[in-house]
Amino acid sequence: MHHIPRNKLKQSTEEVAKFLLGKILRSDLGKKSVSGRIVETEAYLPSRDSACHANKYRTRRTEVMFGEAGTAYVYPIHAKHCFNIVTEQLGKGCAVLIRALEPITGIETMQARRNLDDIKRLTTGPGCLCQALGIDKNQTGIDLCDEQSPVRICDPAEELEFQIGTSVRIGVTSAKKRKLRFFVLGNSFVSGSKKLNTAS
DNA sequence: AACGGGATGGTT
DNA sequence: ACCATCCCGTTG
Repeated sequence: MHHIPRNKLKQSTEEVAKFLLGKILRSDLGKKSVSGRIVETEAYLPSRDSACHANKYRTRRTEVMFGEAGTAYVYPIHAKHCFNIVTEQLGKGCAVLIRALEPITGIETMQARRNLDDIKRLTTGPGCLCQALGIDKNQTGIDLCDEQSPVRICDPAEELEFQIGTSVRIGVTSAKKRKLRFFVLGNSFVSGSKKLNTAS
C-alpha cells in the first residue's frame, strides 16, 4: 500500500476532492493502526469562496492552509474536529475536507474511541471520523504524504469502480450554492440526506 | 474580558 | 427543528 505522491494534491482543489475518493486514510496515532476508504469530500477553494477559512482570514489557525499540498489542516468546531488536506500551490490557501470513510481496519479501536458499536456511524461525518482515527488539532501541520507520518493517505489495495455524486456542501450557508461536495454514489457510509445523495 | 458564530451531531 | 458545547476571531 503506497502513499500518494504530493503532485497529485497540487491540482485544482475540485480535482483533488474527486481524486481522493476511494483512497485510504490511515492513522497510527496512539500506537493503534486504523484505516478507512474515503467516500465523501468537499472542496474549499482558494478564491471567491467565502466558506473557505483561508479566504476569510490568515491567522495562526489557518496558516497551514497556505503551506505545502498534503499538509493536514485540522480545526475544532462545536467541540469536535474537522480534518482537511491542503491542496494546490504554496500560498493559495485551500483544502479538501474529508467528510466520511468506510471503515477497513482497526474497527475495534475505532469503536472504543467512538464509544459506539454501530459500524454504520463509526466514521460517517467529519467530526466522527476524526474521533475514530484519534485526530485532533495536534495533528494540524503534519505531512500526509510522508510514509513516516502517523496519519497518511495511501492507494487502496484494490481499485474499485464507482460513480461520483455531487451536491452543495453540507452546513455551508455563507457561500453560493456551487456543487463542491463529492461522494461515492450509493455508498452507505456517506453522510447527509437521501435527497442530497441521489443528486449527481 | 466579553461576545457570537460556526465546514457538528445527537435528540425531539 | 432544537441545542449542547467550545474554540477562535473580533470588538470594546
